[in-house]
Amino acid sequence: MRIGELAKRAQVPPRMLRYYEEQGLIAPRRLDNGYRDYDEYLVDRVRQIRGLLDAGLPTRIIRDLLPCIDHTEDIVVADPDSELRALLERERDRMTERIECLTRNRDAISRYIEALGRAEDRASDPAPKESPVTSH
DNA sequence: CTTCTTACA
DNA sequence: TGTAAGAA
Repeated sequence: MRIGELAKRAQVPPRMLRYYEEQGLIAPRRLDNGYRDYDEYLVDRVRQIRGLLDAGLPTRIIRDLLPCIDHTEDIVVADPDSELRALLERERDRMTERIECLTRNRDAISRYIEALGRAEDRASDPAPKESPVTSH
């Protein structure tokens, strides 16, 4: 797909997709006309990159993190940085908190939707004071 | 009309 | 990151 479609699907401006490429976060192929050609799986990858960026992580760290996104278990770390480790641990914990919050909110919404459903059922059928077949 | 590159705020 | 200009 071309940049426009990916931008719409991944909720990221084309400008940023080109930037990610410049930062070595994604490597789209080129069409004959020079247009960037993105693979389907990049839709999710871009969303994840966005999430990492929104979390405040710099592109260079994200670049090192990408292999983990693809579940590559054997990652080679050049320079074990304890500061980086602390940063990532804090980030991970913040994410966990947000996920828990989102989970609670989602469940609350689910319960409300169910309540809406019941209210709708009650309103749709014309208040059966006494159902014809049941009365005797 | 869509995308590309380059440049600037 | 957003926007602009000129080319394809």
